Amino acid sequence: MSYDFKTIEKKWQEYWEEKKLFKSTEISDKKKFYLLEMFPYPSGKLHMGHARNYVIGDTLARFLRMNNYNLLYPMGYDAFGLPAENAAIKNKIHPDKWTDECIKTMTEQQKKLGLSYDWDRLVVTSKPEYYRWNQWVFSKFYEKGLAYKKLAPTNFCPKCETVLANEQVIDGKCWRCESEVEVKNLEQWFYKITDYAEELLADLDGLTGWPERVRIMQRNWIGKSEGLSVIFPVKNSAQKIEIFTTRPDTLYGVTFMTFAAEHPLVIELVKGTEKETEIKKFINKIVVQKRITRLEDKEKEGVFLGKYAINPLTGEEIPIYVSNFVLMEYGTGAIMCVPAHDQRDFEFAKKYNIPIKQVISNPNNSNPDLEQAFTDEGIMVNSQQFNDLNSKEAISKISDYVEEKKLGKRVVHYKLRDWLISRQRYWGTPIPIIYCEKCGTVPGPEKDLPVLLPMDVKFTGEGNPLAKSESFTKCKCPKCKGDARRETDTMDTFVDSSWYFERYCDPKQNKFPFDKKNVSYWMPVDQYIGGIEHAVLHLLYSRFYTKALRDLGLLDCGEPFKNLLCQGMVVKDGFKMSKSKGNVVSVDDMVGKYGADTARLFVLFAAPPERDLDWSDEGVAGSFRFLNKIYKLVGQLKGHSGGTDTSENLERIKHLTIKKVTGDIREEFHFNTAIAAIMEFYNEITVQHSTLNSQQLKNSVKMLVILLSPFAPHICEEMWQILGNNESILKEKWPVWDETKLVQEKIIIAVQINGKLRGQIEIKTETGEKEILEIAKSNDKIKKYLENKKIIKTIFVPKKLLNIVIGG
RNA sequence: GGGCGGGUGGCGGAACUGGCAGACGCACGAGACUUAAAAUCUCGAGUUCUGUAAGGGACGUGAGGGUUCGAGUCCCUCCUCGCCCACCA
Repeated sequence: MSYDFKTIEKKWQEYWEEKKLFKSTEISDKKKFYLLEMFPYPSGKLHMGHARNYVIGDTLARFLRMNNYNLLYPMGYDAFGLPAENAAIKNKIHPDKWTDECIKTMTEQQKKLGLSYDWDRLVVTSKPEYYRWNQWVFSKFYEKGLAYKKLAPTNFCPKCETVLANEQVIDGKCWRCESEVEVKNLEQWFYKITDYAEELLADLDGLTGWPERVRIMQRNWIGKSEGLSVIFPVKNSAQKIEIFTTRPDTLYGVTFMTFAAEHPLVIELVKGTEKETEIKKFINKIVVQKRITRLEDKEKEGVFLGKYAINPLTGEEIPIYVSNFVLMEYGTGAIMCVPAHDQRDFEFAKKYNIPIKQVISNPNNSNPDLEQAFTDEGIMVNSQQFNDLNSKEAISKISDYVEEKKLGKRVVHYKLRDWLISRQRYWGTPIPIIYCEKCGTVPGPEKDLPVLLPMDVKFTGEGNPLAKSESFTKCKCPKCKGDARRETDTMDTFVDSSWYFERYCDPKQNKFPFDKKNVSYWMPVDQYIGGIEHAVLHLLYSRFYTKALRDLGLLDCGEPFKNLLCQGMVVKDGFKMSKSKGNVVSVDDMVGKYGADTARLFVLFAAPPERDLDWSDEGVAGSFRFLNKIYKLVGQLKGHSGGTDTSENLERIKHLTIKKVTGDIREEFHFNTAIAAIMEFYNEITVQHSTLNSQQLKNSVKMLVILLSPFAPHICEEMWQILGNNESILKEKWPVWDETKLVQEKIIIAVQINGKLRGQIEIKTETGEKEILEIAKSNDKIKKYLENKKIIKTIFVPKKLLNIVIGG
């Protein structure tokens, strides 16, 4: 018979709720800890992939509470977004209703897992109490120039019928629906994240509690490069071409230059010349190319403009091309080309027979390579007064020279673009802007916030319902009171998730997004847990938003997340568990079949959190078996007539287990090895079960239950009660081990001969090297290896091994 | 092309700072209980050679080299899988 998890889990969930045991206290003298999991999109049913995220957090939460932290551990829902709107179109249900229903079922499932959130702090981003502060902040940003509208080439997803931010385009495809993204010139709203590029980059160094790979991804995304902007005059023309280079040391090797196809100067330069038609044709071909094919097409192509530029350092005339491998978005859209020292330029030069001029010689090979460009450091040649310098030194020397002669200047470029935040969809925060024919673009006044989403719109599946809602769009201009219309775009849902963790600190505040005092106490998040897929998206936006809110004076901290844990995926049949793959194991099924404690124990035991977890039904059964065994052991305690033995070894293992479990949870979140240690402790108890005196037995079992309680809380509460305790186990203090109890009187050490294991001997712990050697020499197994051999030396590792090195 | 992770039994995974590889669990095998099965309990187990047996030997952490008394762990070369970035001037 297996234990009655259904009754037990229900009983304790009700008990916890009734006694409000998970309510976080307000500001107190206890050491605070803010623990957070990335909040979910309320799509309805939870599968074990979601559950893993929460279970990792909840186990830690329970551990921290028992360690006397003042813990903030909230939950909320990222409730705006397209799926709700699509569901509305499909099922003829309002997104608000659909979302609420999903939240309800998800909350239920989370409670059934025994997750110990403080539900009083619930944050739902689609509610006006929340999104009004998106609007409020937008207005503040607008005043400061951090929010602005501009016409720009944007990424448009035809399926989602909306534009996307750069970060939301993955390999040229929409992050959500994987449709191919089109480039459209549209007037859109942006947040000026680029103002923070340098700080976002610099502060990454301080985020030592983050996985290195996430920091690297963000660094790459921000993409800082320092270099030189140089002006190349066009021969026989007043035009000048500005280029950007990170390799000023190659300036003397420039033999041509090329423009991006979109560069406006191209058309200007060839206007009225015989090249005009050819160039226009080429440009059209490139520009029309789809984004993806253009990126994939590595074959370099270009056309000579028939014009020459002058190298400002040498006075040399160099031909100007337009080509397919220069990007308009980066640098200046025009580049100087040094085929000898850049592989792309090299390929282009070979193809069009452009001279290749070497200016850096390879110190390891004096013959110039005719097969590829030499891009490493080397010795400067053919570079006038800079000859013989190391090319790395030459970078700064030539930069100095260029600046001195006013031919250009040092500049810094970033890959990071401003965050495009407007979306042509209904289910999001309305952008609080009013367009008036007389007054132009006018921000909605603070007193009129929130600008509510109208509820009476029609979802036809075509276009933005908001734009068709007369009651919404028609309004009065706040300035001149004349007729005006509202902005119908809504905000990217990543705006919502960029500050929800700050709202948790003060979720009911209605004068500001949050009170500074509360936020100052709780922020930053001490431990954030979530998937790696947000390495750049959510985690970068949140960092920006927090810094921007700081500069509005709303809070003091500049980095929202002190420590970050990226948990691995849950994999089944070789794929990530997901609805579309059809390989989901639902939380409901698991909890129904084995109970929450088993489900929790398994996901924690099967792999360390940062690694992918292979789902195994048999493994789950094993976890269930373990819980049953412990439950049985506790049940048998009463009838234990017992022996009289006192086991020092069991006492030692008890303390060892406390130490191991505590360390594994606190330092590395290695719940798998912590659980393994608890299992070993259990195994040891059962071995000694019949001979042990009941006092020590009971004592050991109590400890076992306490140590297991963060992992499998319901069954542990029940066992705790069976063991005769009236208070919840949550009130129990986390145990401390006694280092002196870990010492063993006798230990077994390994004896090696020339590094090979040849035997094991039992010794008193404090036995010295010489004595051990003598014992080893008289050991039968070892003796035979030493016969007629000379001992050259011995290596002794206290408490571990003795290695005897022999010769002959 | 660049960067970051991995590669350990049949499987998931352990192994502090270079010190007895394979903890813990799953699956498996044998036995006990049972009319039988399931459940439960006990025992076994890296591979291989050898021995009637107790036992003993050799090999073994993707491959090959190196450093060391000693290498899963450090160094070099390479293979392979995953992720991220990628014509970034």
